Amino acid sequence: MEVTILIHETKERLDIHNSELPILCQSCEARHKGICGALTTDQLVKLSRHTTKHIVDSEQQIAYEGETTKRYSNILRGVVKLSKLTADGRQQIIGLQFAPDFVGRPFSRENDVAVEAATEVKLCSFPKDVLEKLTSESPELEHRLHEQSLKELGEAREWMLMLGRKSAAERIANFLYFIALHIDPENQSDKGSRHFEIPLKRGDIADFLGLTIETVSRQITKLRQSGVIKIVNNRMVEIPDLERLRGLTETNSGE
Amino acid sequence: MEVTILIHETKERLDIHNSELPILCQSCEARHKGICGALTTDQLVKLSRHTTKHIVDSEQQIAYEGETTKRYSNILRGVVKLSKLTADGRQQIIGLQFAPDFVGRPFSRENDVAVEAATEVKLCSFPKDVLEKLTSESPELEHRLHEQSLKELGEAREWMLMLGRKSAAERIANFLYFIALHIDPENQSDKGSRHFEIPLKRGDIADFLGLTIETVSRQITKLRQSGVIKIVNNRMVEIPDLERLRGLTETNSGE
DNA sequence: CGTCCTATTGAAATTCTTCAACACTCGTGG
DNA sequence: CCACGAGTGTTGAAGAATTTCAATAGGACG
Repeated sequence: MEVTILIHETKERLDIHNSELPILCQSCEARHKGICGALTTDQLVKLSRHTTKHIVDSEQQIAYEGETTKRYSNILRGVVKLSKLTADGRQQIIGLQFAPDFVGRPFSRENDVAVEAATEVKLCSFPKDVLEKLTSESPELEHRLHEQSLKELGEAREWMLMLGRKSAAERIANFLYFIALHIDPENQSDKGSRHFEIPLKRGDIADFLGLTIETVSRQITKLRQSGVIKIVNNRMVEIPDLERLRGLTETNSGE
Repeated sequence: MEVTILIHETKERLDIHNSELPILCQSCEARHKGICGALTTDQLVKLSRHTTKHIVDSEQQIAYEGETTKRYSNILRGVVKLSKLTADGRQQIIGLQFAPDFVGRPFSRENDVAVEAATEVKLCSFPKDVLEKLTSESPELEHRLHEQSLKELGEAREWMLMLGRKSAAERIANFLYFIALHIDPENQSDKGSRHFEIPLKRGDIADFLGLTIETVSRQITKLRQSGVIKIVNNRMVEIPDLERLRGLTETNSGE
């Protein structure tokens, strides 16, 4: 099975005057909240020499499970899904990542998960050995990577609780609540109402929640009918009362 | 709900001659395979001043979810289970740890999971701030902690695949296979046959696999009837053919 | 011997999946 | 402009897997 990866390389490589902040980093979110914030200007200059920015179309595979790790990336825009497969092809999405997350397993010889663009994604990527060299020079960089790993670990465990112990209805509420918190935090009105585009299609939601497409669809319909969410056009959702949604995330003892 | 923690403190604190390897570290597995291997003798001496060894009885709680983090530990012996709860009391075990694993989430203000002894456990524990001070001095220590976090992340994701996409039968096979690999690696005969004690009771297995006690029991019975495992006394299991068990871990396309 | 705890087994109930049909949207081409 | 088809999502009914409820069994211990 051959898959062609379409990468639109944007030619943003530039002449860099040493000891000045690289232009391509100046307005970058990863420079502040991402791992690049751990780097000095000099280190950033060094890194940016090996950096390329890509735009990856939605649904394009970025890395394969089991493949030798060659590059790491920062997400500049869009949503990335991480997934694993069973031998007979069942899929489980085991994580979602948003800007300015770091993508990849540091120090790992091969990818333990598949990486795919859930939406159109803009990446800033660099070779494995460049990152590892920088890491060995900068404890602060390793610390940031470690914090990112710990964040992913915390989320993975949250989802284990969801997958192991929550009903289909709770999972859907949990998922929508999670997305609401991670996407477009600017799109919120005062009272906690939010509207946003779900970055996954129904099949992906199913693969994330350990359900089938049909169950996902039915549960979303129920949420719509009960007024917890409003559906604009399959992807676009409005959540009038985020707290109400959160309440459906798990059945409280008194309900 | 008050829970009394019974800790048998073994009085192994000792006079330490500076710059010699602390006696209590000399035969310690964590010194080699665990995080302490990252430390110099001097650092080890410093750490061991704040170190206490405990023996924790099976089923005793070691830390609570949401509690302020005060101490970290290395496991010297036994099996520890990590778990999370929903608001209405459903439990999910989200990880198992074995000697010489490090227990706790570094840099975290409060515990994101509950920690409980699955078997009788021997711990070597030390205050949070001591570890963090050492970490800031030793990039190699942070690296080891990072590797431990990455290992846990990899396992968590493996289990997400299991919880989200595998049948009850596959989960049980998966669980037994996992335990077989992690417990008593010396108890194996030549051809891959192993026997060992399952460190969890049926209820814990259920909470780990996202099933009920009854389903766990039924699936174990099926494995026994089909000759994949032999049950000695509920806890004690023999696996004549480990590869056969692994084959049941997921249904291959051609079965 | 009785009690507590854990595990097993059976039968009914429930949740979710599977299979199947249909609906909606969007682009292409007649 | 409309028909067609592909891709995506919804809905219904039947089926399967797992849970729930209930009863029983076995072992450890006083």
